[in-house]
Amino acid sequence: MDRNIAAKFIDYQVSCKDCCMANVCLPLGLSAVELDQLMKIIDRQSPMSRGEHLFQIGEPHKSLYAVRSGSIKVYIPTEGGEEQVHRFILPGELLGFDAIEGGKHTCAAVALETTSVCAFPYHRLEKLCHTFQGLDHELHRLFGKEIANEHDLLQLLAKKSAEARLASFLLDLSNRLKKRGFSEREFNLTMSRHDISNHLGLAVETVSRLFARFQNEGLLTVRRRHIQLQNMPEIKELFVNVSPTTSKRRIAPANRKGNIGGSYRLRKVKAAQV
Amino acid sequence: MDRNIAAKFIDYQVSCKDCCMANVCLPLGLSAVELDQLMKIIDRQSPMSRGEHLFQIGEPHKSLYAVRSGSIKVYIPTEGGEEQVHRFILPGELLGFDAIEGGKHTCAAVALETTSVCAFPYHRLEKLCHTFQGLDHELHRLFGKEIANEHDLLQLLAKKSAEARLASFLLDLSNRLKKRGFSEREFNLTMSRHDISNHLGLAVETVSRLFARFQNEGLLTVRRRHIQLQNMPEIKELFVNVSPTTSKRRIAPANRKGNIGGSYRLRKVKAAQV
DNA sequence: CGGGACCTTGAGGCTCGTCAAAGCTGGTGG
DNA sequence: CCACCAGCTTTGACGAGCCTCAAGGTCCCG
Repeated sequence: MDRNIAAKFIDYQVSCKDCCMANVCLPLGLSAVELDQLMKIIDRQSPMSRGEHLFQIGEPHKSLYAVRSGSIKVYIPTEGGEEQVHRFILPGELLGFDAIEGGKHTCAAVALETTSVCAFPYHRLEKLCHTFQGLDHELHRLFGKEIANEHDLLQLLAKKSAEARLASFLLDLSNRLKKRGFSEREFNLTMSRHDISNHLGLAVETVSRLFARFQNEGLLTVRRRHIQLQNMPEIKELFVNVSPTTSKRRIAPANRKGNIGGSYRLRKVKAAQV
Repeated sequence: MDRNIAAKFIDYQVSCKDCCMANVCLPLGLSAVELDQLMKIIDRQSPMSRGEHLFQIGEPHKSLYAVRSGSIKVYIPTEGGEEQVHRFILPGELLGFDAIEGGKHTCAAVALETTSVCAFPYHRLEKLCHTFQGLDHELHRLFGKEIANEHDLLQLLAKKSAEARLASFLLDLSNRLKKRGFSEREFNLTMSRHDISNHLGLAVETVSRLFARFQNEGLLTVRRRHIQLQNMPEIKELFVNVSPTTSKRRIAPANRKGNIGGSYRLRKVKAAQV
């Protein structure tokens, strides 16, 4: 696997066109000429190892980054040495938007495993924007997506039960991996339970127990960090149905089809409510 | 009061300089000339009445808005007809940043009371930015503040107990009102308990109970929507100390001074934990 | 093989949401 | 002016959901 990454890395030195992420990383609808230009400003950095920081909070903002391989945790350190895990960045995704406006990073980013990124120096990107309308527009679109992301997380934390949070987390990962050409049903988590629980505003133990429960219910198989989603429709229902606060209307009665494995304490109670 | 607002409104037709919010609304450090230019592009809209929308989600983005008087609720409607209350805008504050990137509003904004706003048509603002470097910079700063705001809210929802959330909410309001020249200790809430609880990710009843408890403890006086903060240092401690998830370290033992009114169930338990 | 980081599991109980009912307040109409 | 109603707010009882504490597994690495 490591060797594989190394091999790819050499490719990237040559051209974005050969990058397996090319079609998802910056799906700009740019012309060949424009892509060439963009390629030229890219600063390919040497791979980071686990625990290494891409940037720290407060650092001046120099680049947007695209993850080629590996994964990154974006978080905000808080007063007491704690942290708030903000999001996880997968291959083919971008980060660094957090500082565009203020000129300084408002988050920190750390590699969760051996990770390589492309850097787009921001001042050069800006110049390119003046030349290519398309690029400008695309960046704005991406920025908007960042904000939408934050809003979803807010929604999740304000309104959703623990099980809905975890379900949502898994589905989101699955979706994003699928878009990048990985399997949507089977993947490895690169982040610890601690990171997950922090991200979702839960206790580690709760996350652990939920994984166990989901597995008992036949929704997925989990062994340490290896996940296989077995019943995605059912997982989706978990996400949609449950909103403890602002309850009221709990979606139509609609017979939950299948309810495999069933017969788990909390689950039974919940079924009764529907 | 209404008459008062009407009187002010006429003033605004004339000049920003006479606006009591002038020094807080856009503290740009602009020259007199620049301010004049800015003034010229302002579109003063007729006052909105309670429940009227400034913009709806999905609408094209036309302006940034500054609230002159009254207050506004910014929220995101969700599938089931629910909503997620995002923030409240007070006099002298701006809104409309949510759509700059995407061109469409990602939130809705509704007046909580009779409210008047100034609109800065965005296309004209952009032109001005090209002329005045300062304005450009200032907008970026404001944008950065918006994001920081979101992050704080995330932190609050992910990590803080109900009492810390309400304390934080009140302190934040108090701070902002102070900046705008209002009393920091005594004010009226223009939003319903429902809005507050939604914003904080709590049940209405919990908010109600917390108000009652805070009052019993001598932290504040509350009667319907009228608030007087009596013991701000103590309220600040509530905000800082308590973080249920990711608990650990619960700040030093330090004898909580005074604990007026004391002897309330939850409070006693908490004291025992310290 | 020992130590440490990470993960799981169990027991117990606090917080906060849910449900139900009653109190207030402002508006409307008689 | 009062009666009445609708919407907001408060209060109480109850227990579900999740956190805390504690201990034991599992994996990795030197």
